[in-house]
Amino acid sequence: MKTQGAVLLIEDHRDIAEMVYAWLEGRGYALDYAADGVTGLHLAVTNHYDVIVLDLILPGMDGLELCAKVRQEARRDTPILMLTARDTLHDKIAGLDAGADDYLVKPFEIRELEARLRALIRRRRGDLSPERLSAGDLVLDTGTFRASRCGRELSLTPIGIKILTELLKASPRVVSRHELERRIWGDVLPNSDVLRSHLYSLRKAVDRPFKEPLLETVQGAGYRIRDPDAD
Amino acid sequence: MKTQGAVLLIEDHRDIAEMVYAWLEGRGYALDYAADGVTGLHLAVTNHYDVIVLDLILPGMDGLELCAKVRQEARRDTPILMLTARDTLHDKIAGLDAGADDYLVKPFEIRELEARLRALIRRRRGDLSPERLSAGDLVLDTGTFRASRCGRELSLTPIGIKILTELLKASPRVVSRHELERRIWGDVLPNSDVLRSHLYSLRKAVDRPFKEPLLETVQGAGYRIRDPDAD
DNA sequence: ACCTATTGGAACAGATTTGCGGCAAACGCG
DNA sequence: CGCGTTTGCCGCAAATCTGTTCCAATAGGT
Repeated sequence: MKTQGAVLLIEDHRDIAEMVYAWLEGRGYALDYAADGVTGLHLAVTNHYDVIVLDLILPGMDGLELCAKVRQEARRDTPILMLTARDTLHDKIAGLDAGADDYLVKPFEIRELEARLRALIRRRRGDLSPERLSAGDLVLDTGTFRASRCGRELSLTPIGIKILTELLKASPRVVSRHELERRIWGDVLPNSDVLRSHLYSLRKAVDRPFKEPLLETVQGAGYRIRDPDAD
Repeated sequence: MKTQGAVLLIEDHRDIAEMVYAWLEGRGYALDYAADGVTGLHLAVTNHYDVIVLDLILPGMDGLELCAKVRQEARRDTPILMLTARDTLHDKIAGLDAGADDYLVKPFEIRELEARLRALIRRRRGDLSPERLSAGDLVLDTGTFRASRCGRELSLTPIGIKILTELLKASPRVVSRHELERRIWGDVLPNSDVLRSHLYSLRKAVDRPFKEPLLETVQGAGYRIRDPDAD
C-alpha cells in the first residue's frame, strides 16, 4: 500500500500512544514516535513529516513550548494537531495560537483523529480533491491539463481538454450534445455546430493512434466515453 | 484596524449568524454573509475569502454539497470550517472528507471559533515561510528569498520571486494566469497583461542559462513548473 | 536630488486555436 | 427503398494567445 503520509506522534501515555500508533500503522501511515518533548522536538526538526500529533502535557517540554519552538526557532510549518485532555476554552485558544493547526480533546474517537489528519495532510499537499480522471487506458490529469493513453502523451487543445474532462466525468454515461455545449461554452454558445469539428479533432488525437476507440457517438442522444474495464 | 481577514459566513439560523457576524466584525474581520447554499456558493466562487464558515444544514444546497462543489467544480482551495449541530462521528468524517478543513460542533464557544479561524487564516497565508521549495535542480529558499539552480545563484526581482514561489508551491500543477495574478497582486490587479512580461524575464533568468526549461506554459490554461524528478 | 533596479504598459509578429460552411456518408424510419 | 436528419471530415479565415521588445513611470537607496 502506498503510504498515506508520514506522521510524528509525540505522546507520553503509553496506552494512548500504542492505540494511535497501531491504528494509523494499520491504515497505511508511516509513523515515528517520541515519548517526551525533547526527543519529539529533535525528530520534528530533523526529519520531514506530513503532520505531527502532539500531546499537550509532556515530560521535558510541554506541547505549547514545543509547538512554539518548531514554529519560531526551527521555522518549520509542519501541520500540528494537538491532542490533549484539557478542554477548557483557554487551553484550546492557547494551543491554536501557539501554532497548532487543530486541537482534539481526549477522549477522542480514533477515526475522527484520522479524518482530521487526512484534512491536514490534504491541505499541506495542496490537493484539490480528485485530479485524475480515467477510462480504460486513457488518463487525464486535471491539475496539469495533460492527457495520456497507454503512457503516451496526447497533444490536445484547450477545448479538447474541456470536452474530454466533461465526458470523462460523466463516463460511461452519455452526455447530450446540448448539455456538452452548455458546459463548455456556458450560456453563449457558438451559433453553429462547432462541437462536431472539435470532436473530430479530439478523436484524431485520442482514438486514431490507437486500436480501440473510446469516444463513442450515440445517435440522436450525444456522446460518451467507453470504459472497457467497466463494460 | 487592519482587517484580520475576509470571512464568508454561510448560515441560515439568524440568531447564530448574527452572533458570529457581530463578534467577528467587532474583532476586525471583514465579513460577507449568505443565508442559503446557492447564494453562498456564488459568493464563494466569485470573491476571494481567507476562510469560509459553513453551516452543514442549509436551504437550497447542503454544506457537504457546497463544499464539494467549491473544491471540485470551482477548484478553489479556500479553507472551510464546517459549523453544525450534528456531532456524530460519521458526520464529522463526511464533512472533513468532503473537503472541509475543520469541523466545529454547536453549541460552540465563539472564541474557539475565532481561534480556529485564526489558525486556518494563518496557515493559508503561509505566515511561516520556512521551507525550501524545489523542482528538479531549482531551489528556492523562502526565508532568504534567494533562488539557485545547479548551485548557481539566480538574480531575480521581487515579483519574479513571488511568481516562482507560487508556481513552485503548486508544482507540478498548472496555475491559471488569473489565479497567479490574484496571488501576486491581490485584489487590485494591474490593468494590462503584465504577467507576460514578468514571465519572460523570469524565464530569461531561470531557464535561459540552462539546458532544460522548467517554466512551462499551458495554452489557454496557465503556467506551471515541471519537476523532472517527478515526471 | 540623483541614480539604478524594478515595474507597469503598449505594440507587434508568429503560432495556435476556434468558429464556421460545405459535402458526403451513415443512420433512423415509414 | 427513399427521404429527412444526424454525423464524419475537411479547409479556411478570424480571433485569441504567447513570446518578445521597447519605453515610461515608480520605488528605493545613497
